[in-house]
Amino acid sequence: MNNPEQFLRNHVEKVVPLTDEEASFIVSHFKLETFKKGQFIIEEGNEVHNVYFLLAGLVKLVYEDQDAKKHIVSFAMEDWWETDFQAFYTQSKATLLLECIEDTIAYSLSFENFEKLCNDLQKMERFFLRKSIAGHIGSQTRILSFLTSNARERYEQLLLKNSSLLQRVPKTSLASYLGVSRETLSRLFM
Amino acid sequence: MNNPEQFLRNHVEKVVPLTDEEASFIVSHFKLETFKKGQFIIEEGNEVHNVYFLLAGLVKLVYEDQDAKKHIVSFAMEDWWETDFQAFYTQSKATLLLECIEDTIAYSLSFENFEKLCNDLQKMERFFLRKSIAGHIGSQTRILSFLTSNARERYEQLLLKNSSLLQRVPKTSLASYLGVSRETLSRLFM
DNA sequence: TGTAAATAGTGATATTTGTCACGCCTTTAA
DNA sequence: TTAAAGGCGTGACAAATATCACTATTTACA
Repeated sequence: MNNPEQFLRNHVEKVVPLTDEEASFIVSHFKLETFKKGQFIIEEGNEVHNVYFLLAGLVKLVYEDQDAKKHIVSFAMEDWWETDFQAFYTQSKATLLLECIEDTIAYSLSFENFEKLCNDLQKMERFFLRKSIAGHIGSQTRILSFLTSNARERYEQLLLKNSSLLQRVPKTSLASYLGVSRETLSRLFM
Repeated sequence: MNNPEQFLRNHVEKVVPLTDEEASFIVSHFKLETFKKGQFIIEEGNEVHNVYFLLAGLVKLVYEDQDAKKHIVSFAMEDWWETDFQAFYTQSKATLLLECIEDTIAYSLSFENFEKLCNDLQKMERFFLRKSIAGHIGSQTRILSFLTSNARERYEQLLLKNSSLLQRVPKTSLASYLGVSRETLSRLFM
């Protein structure tokens, strides 16, 4: 990712072809931001102004329950979109945390600019529709993994789907994503 | 639901306002269909041509695993959209079943007409984007219920969210949706 | 109307998973 | 460079949930 603008353009063009003018127009709505490992991009209770398109790095979307126990809703890395979508789309307070597992570079897109983009360029509305559908299908797959599989099987499926997570994420976090205690996960593969 | 066209129009207008012309234009892309209790709207291995907007009745979206065990991905009723989205959007073979729990009346929208609608009327692309986002958020909530809650809590959350299911759906199916055996569910509340 | 299928409850037991406690590394940061 | 925090494995035990077997009731429908 040595050229963020080109990277974003390529990403969008996997769904809809763009002219040079459209590509610049799109990029002009984004803002480049960098975050340190451990930094919170979104904090619970704050307004969620942006959705983030990750250029490099790795983040986790986390829900903290009443017992202060943390559960990982999803990981996101290069080429992915992430935010607290509930809070972003309804422009309300975050119920989730977005925390960097690695130093991260991202394009941020404000809600205002998101709406402008959709209004001014139907291609972008189409693009976001496709992305949203893909996200929905992905979530349904994850739900099915809870319905059909035990902890060990869910772990194996995760490895097949995204084996790089194993190297980049502590086991404790993988366990939290899989819905299993870190002790159980530890025992499953030793 | 004595007037399907009006019902659909009202549904769309919760997101985007429509002129009379637009409303008729939209309705002209749909086809009214009725299904009997027990009937399969989508069968595994078949092409998925349509997405369905339910006017009345109740259906379940089901995944059948290698052991022929059935898992309920979701229920859908009046005012909901349902299909095997993975198969529909990629125009490939169904991996899920869509089966009627009650006699059901639905508008079907073919993939071709879905694309036409999105192309010819940006409002509809916007409408589907909003629906898709809502679906994505809903799925994420369900994922969180698996991460944070045990069987009893998931059951209670389902009742809060959609208490009518308790009357309309056998406990066996509720168990299958919640990811718990029917025996365990039976014991949780007796 | 009568019969098969579906639905539902429950006892006994096995399996899976969670919790608590501890020790030992590795990484982080003052 | 040293203390603190984080990460990871593991033993002992507890809790949650699944499985199997059986029965009873209700529902569908030929």
